[in-house]
Amino acid sequence: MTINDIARMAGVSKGTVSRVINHNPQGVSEQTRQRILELIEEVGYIPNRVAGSITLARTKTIGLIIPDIQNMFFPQMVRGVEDCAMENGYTLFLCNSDSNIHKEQQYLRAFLEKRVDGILVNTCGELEDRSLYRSVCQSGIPMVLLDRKSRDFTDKPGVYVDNQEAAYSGVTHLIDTGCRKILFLGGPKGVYTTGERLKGYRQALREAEIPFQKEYITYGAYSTASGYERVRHIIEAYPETDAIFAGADTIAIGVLRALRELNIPVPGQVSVLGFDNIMLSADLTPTLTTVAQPIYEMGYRAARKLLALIGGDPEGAKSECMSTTLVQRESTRSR
Amino acid sequence: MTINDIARMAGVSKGTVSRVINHNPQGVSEQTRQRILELIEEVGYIPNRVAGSITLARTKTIGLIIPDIQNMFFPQMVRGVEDCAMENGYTLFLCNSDSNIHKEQQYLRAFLEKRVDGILVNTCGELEDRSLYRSVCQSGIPMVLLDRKSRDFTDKPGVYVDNQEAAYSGVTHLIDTGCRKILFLGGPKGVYTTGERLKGYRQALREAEIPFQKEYITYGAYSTASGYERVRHIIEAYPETDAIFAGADTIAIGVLRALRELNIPVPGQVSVLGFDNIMLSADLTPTLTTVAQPIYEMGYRAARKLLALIGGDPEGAKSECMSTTLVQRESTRSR
DNA sequence: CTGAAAGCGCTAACAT
DNA sequence: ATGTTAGCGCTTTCAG
Repeated sequence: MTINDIARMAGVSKGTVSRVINHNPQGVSEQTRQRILELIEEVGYIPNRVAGSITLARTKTIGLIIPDIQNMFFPQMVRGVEDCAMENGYTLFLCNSDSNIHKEQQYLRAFLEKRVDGILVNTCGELEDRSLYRSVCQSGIPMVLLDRKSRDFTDKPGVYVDNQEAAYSGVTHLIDTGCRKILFLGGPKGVYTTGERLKGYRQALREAEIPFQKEYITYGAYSTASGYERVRHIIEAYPETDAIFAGADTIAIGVLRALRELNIPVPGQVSVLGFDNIMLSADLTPTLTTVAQPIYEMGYRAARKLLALIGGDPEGAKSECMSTTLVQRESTRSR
Repeated sequence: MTINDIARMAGVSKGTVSRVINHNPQGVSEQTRQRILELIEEVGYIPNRVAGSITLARTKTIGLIIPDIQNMFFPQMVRGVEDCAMENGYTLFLCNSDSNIHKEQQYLRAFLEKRVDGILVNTCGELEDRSLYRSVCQSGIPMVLLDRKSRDFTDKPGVYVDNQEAAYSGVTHLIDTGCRKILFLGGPKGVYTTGERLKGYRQALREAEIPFQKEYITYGAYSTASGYERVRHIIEAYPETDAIFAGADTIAIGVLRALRELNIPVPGQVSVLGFDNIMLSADLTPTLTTVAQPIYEMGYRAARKLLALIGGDPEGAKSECMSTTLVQRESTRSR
């Protein structure tokens, strides 16, 4: 069933049918419009948008690449993206890169081939294949970075938070409540956010004149298991620890569990500070003090920026920095 | 940059170029193939798959509709779907319906118009618009149901677990460990899984000759907040409660939090049983006893079934029932 | 092994 | 207000 069939059945030309299925306001009388609409309804014709896309040169589709939807940080962000996309008639391709550069490139390539109208990426780091990088740029497909800056796409706008400042405020809270021996359980080494958060940690120590000890720093996946495993080793090595700054709430969940199993009271003996404020952080035992990012909003804003870019609005080309807040709960002492 | 440009630059016909970009094994000499490949690489040509899709009548795209990716049950399932899709060269459209029939229909329609090769849906219930239902069927696009049966698409295959049997085994465990006054905090009324789990609950009570009390049953969203709020009211009304069967782990998280705030020891005074075994359930305090569903695997298998259907394999038309297991942890007493 | 040509279903001028 | 027609970029016979 094609537009030709409808045209023939309705006794009009396909141009007319095209006008009505595209809700083209003028160019067709109300009467014929109704007649065609009824016919379409009756025979169950569904326009083929992929055929239309080739002439229109737009697919009403956007692509999103994230490391892993199973990481509790991402669902909210993805939802923000999807809501904005759908409100504007776009459908969303979702891809999980596992922070693997090869997968990321493979998906990027698929997006280019499928002619998405825009690309959103929470990048894993740097691209290896320069030709793909060039292709993305020369394709002219708008792209906005989400949450993490890219060493390759330095010219692309993005939506971020000030990770250093955010970490600084969190660690300062730890210090203000009497902590001195603060472990940093970071995310993966080399990842943008990890580095920025470490800078904030160091800045807070420096200002409080607490010596920086590199043994207190570890790197690992942004996962519960990674937090859990690291705590067990590290606490044994540094029993003087009085606080742990987890580079993400997912890591903090593992930290809390490990501490509970070790019978170490939180925050009695060690305070625990998270980062992100995922929905779950208020349901943990103890509830988690954390540096809140506007996760859903970041996704939504990034999508909105992308749509602006697609629509040719120069506003879309600017990066945006959203603000964070410290959410104090039970896992750290109060002043 | 189109296939014509490449053909011209290479001094061959576009048919030849088409053969090489489609990795068509035969029909072109190794020599020209190499030459064209190099040229493509050099100029950065990216084939336009949407143009190809119109003649091929396939888009290498599948659509997935779920209620809400922010519900912690779904990320794992989506990941299972995505992994299978990507392994087979398919890209995934993700849509969140909020269990809203109108959104579900809107997305279904978008899938039809965009000519996805297959549809996967965790449906919210029944379709209202029969014409859309007819369209889905007459479009011939394969569809498989995931986790929840549909009252409309009764003829479509699906991947499920035996929810009744699963709930039965969980509640029986509660009874075996001495519980008698068991609350059921179900999911939304009318949703397929909720109904089946309630049947299992009743069956377990019946076999143990424990009278069924309808006051012990409540319905609500599959969310932490819903669990949290319901417990506070209901425990006050029925202080004799010695166990709570939450219709989902997400609900159980709220239950655990509420109980903790009320200083009710778990499982000392009340046992808590969840359903799903989301990743987090092992990290809760106390760790959650729950009926485990193979969440990732269900997504993966559903996608595989869909691809079988797309490939014309009649095996794909059969529904599949996966097995559940009871995972005993700290939130219930041991025998 | 390669070229030529006829579509695929639709949109967008341009006529009428 | 409607019809006509020339593509869009690619695949696929069918020849050569």
